[in-house]
Amino acid sequence: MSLTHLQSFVAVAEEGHVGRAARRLHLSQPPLSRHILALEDELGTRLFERTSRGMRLLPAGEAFLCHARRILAEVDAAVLAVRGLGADRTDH
Amino acid sequence: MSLTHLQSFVAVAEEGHVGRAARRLHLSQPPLSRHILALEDELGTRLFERTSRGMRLLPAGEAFLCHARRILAEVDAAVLAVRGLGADRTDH
DNA sequence: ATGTGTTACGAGCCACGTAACAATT
DNA sequence: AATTGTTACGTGGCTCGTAACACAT
Repeated sequence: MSLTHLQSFVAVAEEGHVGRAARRLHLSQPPLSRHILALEDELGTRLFERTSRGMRLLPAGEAFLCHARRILAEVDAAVLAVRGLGADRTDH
Repeated sequence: MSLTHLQSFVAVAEEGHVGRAARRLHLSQPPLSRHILALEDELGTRLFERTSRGMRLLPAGEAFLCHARRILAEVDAAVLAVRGLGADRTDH
């Protein structure tokens, strides 16, 4: 699992559509589709139902979505927390 | 930034030593050292003080460590949350 | 000289994009 | 036929490990 996979998952979950999510991520469809497949494979669970119109979240996907968002938000928070402590003071 | 980099950072922070952390991660020193350097480069901040005995966390590193641990814990939680919802029930 | 982290460099893997495919409407 | 997601396949880049390095003790 990678942060990229999580970002891909959230984008597809929100768009309900691999094509649109790919445009939003500045990526082509195949890699994005592979991200989702890899994630599902790694988790051992399908996250989306494939319809002829796009992708709809399954219950496992909805559960995972909350966690994925929290993780990505925490990453942003981590970056922000460190910016501003740039000086290499040893702080004793 | 990648989850691998975060795992590497936590290991080095806990061991205070790239060599020991590398053994713990079943990795050789150079890639691990590069993970830390890449992280510092991406964050624009030094996270460790290099001593002749090893690596000691700087204030920015200590701040980042909390976040890194939380992120990794959340990843584990996300995986556990999905395991057990394996059946593709549509749940309405 | 021993032990630390880092840089050079070559090889293998990974992930992208284009193109072709499968399937539904 | 048009629109969806997926698979094939080749190329570029990334990342590993070995070896060589720089520095301190």
